[in-house]
This record gives sequence, C-alpha cells and structure tokens, in this order.
Amino acid sequence: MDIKVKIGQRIKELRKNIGISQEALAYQAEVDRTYVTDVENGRRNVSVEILERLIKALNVSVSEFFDSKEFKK
Amino acid sequence: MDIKVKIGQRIKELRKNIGISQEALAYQAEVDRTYVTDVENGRRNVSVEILERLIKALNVSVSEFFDSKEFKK
DNA sequence: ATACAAATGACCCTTAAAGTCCGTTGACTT
DNA sequence: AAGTCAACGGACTTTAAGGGTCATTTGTAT
Repeated sequence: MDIKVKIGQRIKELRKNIGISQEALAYQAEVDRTYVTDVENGRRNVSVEILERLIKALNVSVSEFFDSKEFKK
Repeated sequence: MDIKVKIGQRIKELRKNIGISQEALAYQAEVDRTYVTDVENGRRNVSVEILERLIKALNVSVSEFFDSKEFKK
C-alpha cells in the first residue's frame, strides 16, 4: 500500500486516540486545516519536517509513530 | 537535533552496514547521485515517497529505519 | 425526521521549495 | 596516472506547502 495512505491512516488513528479535530491538530502543528485533511486521506507527499511537526502534535515519538503493523515490511 | 540530520545519519549508517556507495544507493532508490550526498549531510527535507525508496534500497522496513535511539523522543 | 452546527472533504490556484542534472574538486586507492 | 567515492555549485524542472471557497458528512438536539 501507498506510504502516503499508511501515514494518513496512522495520523488519523493517533488523532482519534487523543480526541482532537483535524483543525486542532493543524493548529498545533502549524499547518493548514485543509492540508491535514489531504494528508489523512493520503493525497499529500509530506516532507519529513512537516511530518515531524504533525507527529509531535500527536504526542508520540517518531519511532512510536512508525512502530505500527503497516510499516513493518 | 534536526530531523533532517538524524535521517541523514541513519541512512549513512545503514548504507555503510551493507557496504555500498552513495551512487549505488541512488541507483537502487532511483534518485539523483548528488541528492543522496545532500540527504546524508542533512541538507534535504526529504518527502516520504523518496524516503521510502531510500529505506527500501537499504533493505530495512520503515519501522526498523526509525527504530533507533535518535528517533525515540 | 428535521434542523442546525461542527467537522471534514474536494477543487483550484500561487509560490516556495523539493528534486534533477550538468559539471568540478579533493581525498584516497591501486 | 587512472579510478572510485564523496562533497559542492549552479541552473533547471517539478511538486510540496499553503490558502481560498464551497460542498458534503457527521453529530446532536429538538
């Protein structure tokens, strides 16, 4: 599966876990709200600096973010 | 530390492990030769699709790539 | 079941930056 | 000397990032 889709799903999963909206996540990560929508839907080829901001806003480490079934081969 | 630098160091580390040149890695990942140099030296804000290609060329999974001290908080 | 609000999704369009491609240089090896 | 490897620069093309607007979905209360 497309890495963009996997990342989008993972972000959505973690965002739901902490119970915040896309807009709140966008605000924390200092990106546009519609950008978060696109990322979660696998339409954006995010750069690592933006991805790091999103991951931080989700209160997990980078290794925790990728420590998920879909990223293990 | 900058995520770009961390990623560059990790790529270099894994590349050395398998004993290939930057050019060979570039060829496998289908990116430019000079681009790999820049990435390893932390000068590039890589997109996730390119990063995935580099990681695949290094024969590790994405979660293994990030399962390293510098990515854990 | 309907009405309203909040949240998300889908387009479209700039511009700032990602990524490519040409070359050159210095270090090290054989 | 010739070859490999890494680093660097400049010019170029492509695309990520950001933002506007409106449509659609989802939840909640009436």
